[in-house]
Amino acid sequence: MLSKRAKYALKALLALAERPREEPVRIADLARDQHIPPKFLELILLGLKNHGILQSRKGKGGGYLLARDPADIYLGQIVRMFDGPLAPVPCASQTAYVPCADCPNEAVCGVHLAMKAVRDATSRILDGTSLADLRRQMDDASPPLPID
Amino acid sequence: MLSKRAKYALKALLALAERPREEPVRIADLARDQHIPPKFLELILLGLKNHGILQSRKGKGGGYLLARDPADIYLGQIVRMFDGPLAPVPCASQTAYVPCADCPNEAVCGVHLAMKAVRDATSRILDGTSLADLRRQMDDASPPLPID
DNA sequence: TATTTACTCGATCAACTAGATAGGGTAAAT
DNA sequence: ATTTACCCTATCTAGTTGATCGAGTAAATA
Repeated sequence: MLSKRAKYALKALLALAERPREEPVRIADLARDQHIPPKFLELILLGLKNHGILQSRKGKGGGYLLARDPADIYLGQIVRMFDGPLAPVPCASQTAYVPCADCPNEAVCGVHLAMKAVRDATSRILDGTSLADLRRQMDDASPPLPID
Repeated sequence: MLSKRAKYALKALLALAERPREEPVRIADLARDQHIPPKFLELILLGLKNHGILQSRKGKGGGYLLARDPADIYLGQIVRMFDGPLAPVPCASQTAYVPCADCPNEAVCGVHLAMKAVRDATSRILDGTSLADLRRQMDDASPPLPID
């Protein structure tokens, strides 16, 4: 299950990726446009900033802006930030591996085999898709009206 | 995250799939062999029975046994039984679709696009792998010692 | 039929987490 | 100087997960 936190983070980042890089966007505006509880979004954006995904400007005309090129921000990083490892079980995680206390032989464990496959497939998608990639997909899905 | 419930269920089913079909296995034995809290396993097996995956025999010599051929029991069904839909967000679920209240256009929603891809990949694995398939993988991973 | 065996089922519980809100503090523009 | 808007800590509640207890009931065997 994707947490609300991660979902809101992705929505906010995608909204930022759509606009010109240098214009800060206020929390309040982002919250209104994306239907996110403002105070909750505040927390989330702060987290993204502390992880180097966002920058912020204080005072009048301030707000948040992307710290990196959207093509260098991958969905996997965002999801992991808020929801932890992609793997359904710790023993199948690449980034946060923890063995099962009870499992005598991982290589022969059915749960491990199946969940490793799920993890790999998930990673292939989320670690292989950048904000820019996803924006492109979104734009392809709603092509601009032809000028006739 | 795979719940303990689902994990225990899979382990128990795989253990049952390894043995001859007609011999019931006692909860206590299954619990001991698979390192599962007995009373908790009780609950889980009962659930599997009520969903037609298992049969049970009462009294002496009783226990649980598979109600169907292991080749006809898919991991997806088990995981969904205990953990709900595979999709990370309800709007990306095939079996339990619920639209997002706030989302004006799903086709253009980045979160939807990405999570649908994750769901499809997960389903391809879990709905495409039966207990029998997985047992085969496990056996391949621990080949019997050569007879010299 | 008596008795043992082992499943059935309801109630309960502690621990944890997610989602969310409140309220004041602080940096930086104008 | 003052306004704007980010920064941070504390708090709350509602729900879920993992787990256990104990009594009840069906069925096989002696």
